[in-house]
Amino acid sequence: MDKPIFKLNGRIWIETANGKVLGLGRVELLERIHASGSIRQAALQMKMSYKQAWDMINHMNENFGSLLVISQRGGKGGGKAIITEDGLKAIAQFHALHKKFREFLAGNIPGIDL
Amino acid sequence: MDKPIFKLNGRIWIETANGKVLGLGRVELLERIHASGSIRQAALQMKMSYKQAWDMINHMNENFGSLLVISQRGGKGGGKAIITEDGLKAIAQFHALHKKFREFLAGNIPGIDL
DNA sequence: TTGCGTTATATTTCTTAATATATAACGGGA
DNA sequence: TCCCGTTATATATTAAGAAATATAACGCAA
Repeated sequence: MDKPIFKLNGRIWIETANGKVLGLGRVELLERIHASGSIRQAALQMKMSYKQAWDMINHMNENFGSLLVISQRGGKGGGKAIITEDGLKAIAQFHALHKKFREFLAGNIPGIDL
Repeated sequence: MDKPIFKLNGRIWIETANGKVLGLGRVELLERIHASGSIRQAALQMKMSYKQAWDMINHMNENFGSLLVISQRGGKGGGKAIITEDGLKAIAQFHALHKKFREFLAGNIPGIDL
């Protein structure tokens, strides 16, 4: 029962009527796809299953109002995935929001004075 | 693929090295215990199991640095639970934090201009 | 001393979510 | 034409979490 160190933490995300479309995990996934050109490689890097990654991407593409990821199968290397211009913009805007949020968290350290 | 309405949403909580100790759900639980004098009644109202409620309370009491809930079994009515002064302070301080957070969310509407 | 309603705790069952496995489709390149 | 690695999708298995159930402890009141 000694005095613990308190920390304010949290999560933010962007949602539509159909639920979450963009959060920290999804943004990281998009970035890794952008870097590798592959959904599979991005999923492996993040230790998530291909299905989980694909479901996220599919949900984003269906609910964002425009495609963030375009993928194709077959061809050189077996297939590939690219992030669209809209996808890159979405990544940048979420980063800006998240930076503000981190500042909010850091600027509101809970002062539990008991 | 028509243009959806975007909304920024999120959650915040207070944590220690041992994990979350106070969030919106836990605060509501404390308030309902305070109003009813009963863990069981509070749990019923929130449609959670008694065990779930008790585990939360126990974790809070063990990790907050002081007791937030004091309970006793037996006696008139079968038993009872009360919120300590420290508990009431914690509730008030979380509410203040959460109000700021709601303002943050409302003031940062995502402008996804694609 | 018995019953009552609650707190406290353990155990079991059920449901959901995550994970793994399998397979088809694809198109370039050998 | 067949192989390769990937995308895309379905199905099955496993793990985790939630929910239900059971039981003991408790102190007051009848």
